[in-house]
Amino acid sequence: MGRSPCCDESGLKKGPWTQEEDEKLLQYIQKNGHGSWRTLPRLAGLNRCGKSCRLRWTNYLRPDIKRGKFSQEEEQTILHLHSVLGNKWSAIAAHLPGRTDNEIKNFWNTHLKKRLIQMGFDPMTHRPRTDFFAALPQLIALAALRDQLAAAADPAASAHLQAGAGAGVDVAIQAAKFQYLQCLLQSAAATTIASPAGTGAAHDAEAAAAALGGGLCSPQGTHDSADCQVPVSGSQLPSCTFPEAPVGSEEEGDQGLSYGGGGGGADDVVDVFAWHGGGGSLPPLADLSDAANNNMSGDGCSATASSSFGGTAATSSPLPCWPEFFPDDPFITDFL
DNA sequence: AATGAAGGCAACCGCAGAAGG
DNA sequence: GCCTTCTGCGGTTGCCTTCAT
Repeated sequence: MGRSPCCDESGLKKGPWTQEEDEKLLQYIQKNGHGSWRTLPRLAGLNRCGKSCRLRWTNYLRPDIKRGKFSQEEEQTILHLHSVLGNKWSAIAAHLPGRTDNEIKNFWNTHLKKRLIQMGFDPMTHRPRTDFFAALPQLIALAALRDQLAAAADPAASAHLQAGAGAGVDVAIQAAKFQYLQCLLQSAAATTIASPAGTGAAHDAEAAAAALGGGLCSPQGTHDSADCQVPVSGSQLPSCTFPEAPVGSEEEGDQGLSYGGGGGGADDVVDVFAWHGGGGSLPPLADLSDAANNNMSGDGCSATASSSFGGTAATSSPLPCWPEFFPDDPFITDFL
């Protein structure tokens, strides 16, 4: 226990490593192995603490390190694993050969986390954020769009709406509007994450248009797709460029991480996709994307989660509307 | 061209568990 | 069982580069 004293020693160099230091460290480790990190700097002729040497080696000098941009597969793996493991960067790194925990952590903090936030997802829980202010910009934009389209389609109804048909009707309309916005947000988010190249705005609009064409989701949030029939053709829903989720079979076998009931080994770590029906786990992001990819023939609400992770439960579990994600959330129930 | 802001990344800091005496 | 040391990990910082004005 306790802090390592090595970094308390004075006179040791800190900061960026020079090429000369790198070469010394590299040559020493290649020749002798790192052995004790504490004694390594002295033996290697480096004026650094062992900790600094270890970090430099593991994060930069190690020969098996893969450098360069993260592939989409790696991105998806990180998203999946983060939804399962949280900020366990070393555990995540173990599933990404050639990537260091530091690299993954940086990538998460600078890219993925921001993207999730922008899409209205909580980066820690991977769930859609339910706090009103987080979703406010999207809600405003989508509500405005919906009103405009409704007015264009039926000016009389729009006028009636604007005149106000009584507080009760208004509340009901607002509730219905919010309900359908929830569906829109989810389908928009699913579409957006499926194409990280930045066409999210266009997808939002298309998803909105598609949903508007099909009507509202069931206020009860049922699984009955008839409640949410939104015809989404291939042209309406841009094709998703996601590769199949990469964490599947080979890593399951090799590293003992199982994603669902299908694997069934004794060392199953997490039944991630048992989130619906008592499992309590979270619906991982790529599930939403998969829903967008494979099951958007209906809408963003009644789509069936079909994970490519081999979880049989996942393939049979319906993906509910948000109200079913959060049956006890007062913000949701207030609108039901 | 100059300057400030934002993004990206390498490295450091401090905590905690494991191991050994 | 306790203490010390070592190692690993996650969070944070600060520098460098790129972009926008």
